[in-house]
Amino acid sequence: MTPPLPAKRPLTTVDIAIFSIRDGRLCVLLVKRPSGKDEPYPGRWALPGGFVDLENDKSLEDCAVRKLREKTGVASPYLEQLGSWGDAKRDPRGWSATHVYLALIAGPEVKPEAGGNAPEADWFPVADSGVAGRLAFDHKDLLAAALARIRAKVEYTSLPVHLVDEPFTLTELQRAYEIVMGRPVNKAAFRKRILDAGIVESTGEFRGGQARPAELFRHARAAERLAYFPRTFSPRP
Amino acid sequence: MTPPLPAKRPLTTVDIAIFSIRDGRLCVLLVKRPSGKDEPYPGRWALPGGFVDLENDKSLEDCAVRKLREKTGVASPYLEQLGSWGDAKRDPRGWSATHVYLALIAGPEVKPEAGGNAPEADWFPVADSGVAGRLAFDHKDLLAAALARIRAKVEYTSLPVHLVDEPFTLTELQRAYEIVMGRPVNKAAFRKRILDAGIVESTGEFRGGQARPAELFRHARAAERLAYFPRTFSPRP
DNA sequence: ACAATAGTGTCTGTGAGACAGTATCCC
DNA sequence: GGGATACTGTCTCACAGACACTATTGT
Repeated sequence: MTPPLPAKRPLTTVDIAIFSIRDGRLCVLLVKRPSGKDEPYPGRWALPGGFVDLENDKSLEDCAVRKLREKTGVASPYLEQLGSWGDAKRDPRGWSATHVYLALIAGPEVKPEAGGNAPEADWFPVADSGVAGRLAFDHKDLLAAALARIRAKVEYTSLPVHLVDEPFTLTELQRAYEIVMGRPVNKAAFRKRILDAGIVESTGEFRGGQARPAELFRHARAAERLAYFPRTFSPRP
Repeated sequence: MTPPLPAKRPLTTVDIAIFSIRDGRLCVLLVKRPSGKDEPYPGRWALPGGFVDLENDKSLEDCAVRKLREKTGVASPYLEQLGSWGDAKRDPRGWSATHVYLALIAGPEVKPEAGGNAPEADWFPVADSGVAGRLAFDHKDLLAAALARIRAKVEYTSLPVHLVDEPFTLTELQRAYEIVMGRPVNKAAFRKRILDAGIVESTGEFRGGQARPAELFRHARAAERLAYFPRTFSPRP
């Protein structure tokens, strides 16, 4: 006897919370929902994402990478899965489940493309647990979860190295930490922490401003994976 | 114009990695795959789980709670989402996505039920990154991820409080930590860490053996959420 | 008294914070 | 020299580990 496969299956999507630092603020990339009739949440801002395409997506992560590249042109960013959300009500079109990824990219190379039939896209600064406007679906919750994740991890990992462009100075990296953490950190302690972890390596070059030039660093091999520090910054809230 | 919903949708399941301590070892609950014709991996052991039932499951978490209660009778265990896995190949029946949950339960109340038409179920001790036999689907990977998660969290959270029955002594709680960590911890440091965190509270009772009676504790309110300690146990491997 | 387990006091080590001090650029 | 930013030395503090010590039971 052949066991029956479920005829009714959830709508299945992948959404991505893509973060970057713009003008000294942590920002998330949002796209505008299409305004066609019967479209849910027409014109609302939402996390980029869409249905999994069983013909072309080999896996959920493939799907996330593809959508990320479409939106930002970035090929290999920091990407981790955040989790999944699924229930009967979150999409008015029916029972739906979304697999949510979190991506970090370094600044300038990305200009959201609104050309062609691509949806309008823009960077929004995040404050507290989200952005100013209302988002489509339950994306407010997804965004809050993504923010909680990176704000937790910044305390004990090297995660912000993926938010700075190479080469970078330690002061720039420290700024990235501070922007994500929302509070200043001690310079001497910060430098020891980062250098001891071996996640950055000197390029040997220096960048001069109108003061003493700062040593330039790049990601070390070890930066591919997050480094876990033996202690968090303190105090933890 | 109405945008088309995808006609092809992934098979969608929920799987749960349920851990408990049996005979001083960390164990995971596995169920035997049915042996019907056309069943994938007939007779293999697998994590308990199954298709999401769009009619009866209001959400993924509801589905996980239901399956957990069916297998163990435990109503409100520690439950957290581990993540989701989805690709074209992991289930021979087609493109499938599974939402994986991790549960911890305290010992004795649970006897896996093999009666009726419920599948055979049993506890398997885990070593290193999994169990001895081969598992169905990609459940070896899911189990390894679940183990990695709890082994990471035991280093800096109060997670093992969910593996001990109330009331418990601090020595019993320490044993639970040691079983999950796979190494001994210092008694004095352990007690300070736990007591300072406020995750346990004294019952005022004592349990006598053939030596000095030990103070009995229960979970404090704060134990509902995990407590995060300011430092990990050291050394981290 | 002795075995056994519960619980504590004290010292050391490590890494973060505070903060002032030195170093090196441009003007 | 002075302003600006980069970098470091030194002290303190908090908390984990080591380990020996005391405490309280049953036999």
